[in-house]
Amino acid sequence: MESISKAAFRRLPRYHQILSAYEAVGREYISSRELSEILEINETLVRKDMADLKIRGKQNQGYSISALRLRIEEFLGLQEITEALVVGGGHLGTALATYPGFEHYGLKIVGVLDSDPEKIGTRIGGHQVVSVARLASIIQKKNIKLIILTVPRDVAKELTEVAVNAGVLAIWNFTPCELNVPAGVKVRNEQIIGGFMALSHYLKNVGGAAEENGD
Amino acid sequence: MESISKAAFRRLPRYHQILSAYEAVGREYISSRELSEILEINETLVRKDMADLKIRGKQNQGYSISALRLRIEEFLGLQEITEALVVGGGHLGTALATYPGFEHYGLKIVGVLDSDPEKIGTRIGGHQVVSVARLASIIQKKNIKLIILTVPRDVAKELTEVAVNAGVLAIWNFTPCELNVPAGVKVRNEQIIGGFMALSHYLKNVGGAAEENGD
DNA sequence: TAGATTGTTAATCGATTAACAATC
DNA sequence: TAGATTGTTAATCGATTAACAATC
Repeated sequence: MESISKAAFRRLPRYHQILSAYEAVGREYISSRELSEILEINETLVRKDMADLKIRGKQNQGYSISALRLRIEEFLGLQEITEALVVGGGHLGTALATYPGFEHYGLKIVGVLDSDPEKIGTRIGGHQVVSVARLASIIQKKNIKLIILTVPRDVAKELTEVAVNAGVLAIWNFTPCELNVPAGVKVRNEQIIGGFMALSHYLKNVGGAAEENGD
Repeated sequence: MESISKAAFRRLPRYHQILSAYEAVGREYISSRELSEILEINETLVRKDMADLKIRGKQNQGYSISALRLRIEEFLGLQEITEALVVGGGHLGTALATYPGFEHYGLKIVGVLDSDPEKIGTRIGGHQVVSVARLASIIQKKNIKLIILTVPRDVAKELTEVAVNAGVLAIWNFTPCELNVPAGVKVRNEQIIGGFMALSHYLKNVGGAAEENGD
């Protein structure tokens, strides 16, 4: 199986975003140096990442932007459609269910669920909101592998269990809970508050010593 | 200045979340082993993190949950209020502006800005939406150090510049842009799509080889 | 006491960087 | 050609883990 280091893996979204932006303005090549400056990482590291991805550059020119972008998309499986349910139709769930950019990454929202009777039946981003009671049956019927979890913390664990039992293999977790899942199921935690904590620490220490932790 | 490793720093939000949950149900002590199992990291690593935080445990009992939580909050400056503006009143901005949990971390949203004339003057989470044209003056008047950026990508860079010139020192960036800021200003990128990319890669490779990348 | 658990040191592992040869 | 740039190896740095003594 093709594989790169964890650390390199985390850089791929950032590479991808930069490449897309450059491609949009018509640039064809980018050097490791330029990428390294934008990302504020070492130039050699960029070249090593490219080597890990089995991408080869051109002397004097750098790397083909479109080839590199496509390679990252291939590596991450972004060219195949991934269907997902948004579980939780609050503001965050609505933001995720209606975000137009996801389609560029092969992410297709195919349903929105909520427990609030007032919300059920209303529309969010082209989807009629459905009761969470139907979570398992929808997962099974549509053979869903991914759910996007934006529910209140007190129901996060039980809904996770329902979803996993119904066959979900990946959970994009926007709740502040550490979910328990069996081996074979992958959870990605977006503990959004973590981002604030890093900034809070920075702000508290500004004026103090010189430079700070990267991210 | 007190300092811990980057990697340890990234674990703090997760520790904090677990501690809060345990505290809420009345538990007083937690062992390094228990923490390590929840986080799926090595037990020694937990003890090393505690040592870095200058927290001492009790033999046979573990670490005081409340003391540890407080120490993390102190370390991160979460006990002092941080005032922030939400710039961009779309679904995501609204989600962030109305999220009730932030107050536990000292994060206080003091205003919401948008460019849409239809939105200006309406209310989002107790705040009357204000024109982004007033960004600089509000930052200066209220002495704001942090902005939460949830605007469309094409205005992200210019608004960043305005905010930085007006005195902002930290940017919580929810746009998919790599922002350029002078030294002394800290950007935290929440490239949400990155989370999906990790899951997409996992789903594409399930059934293939055994275990996968951690997060 | 025996068992559980912390705290610390040394060893290992993984990621980054420096150095430099290759090449267009 | 000279300059720019890639690609790779070896050295360094930082993070994690294993081993184990200390102690309640």
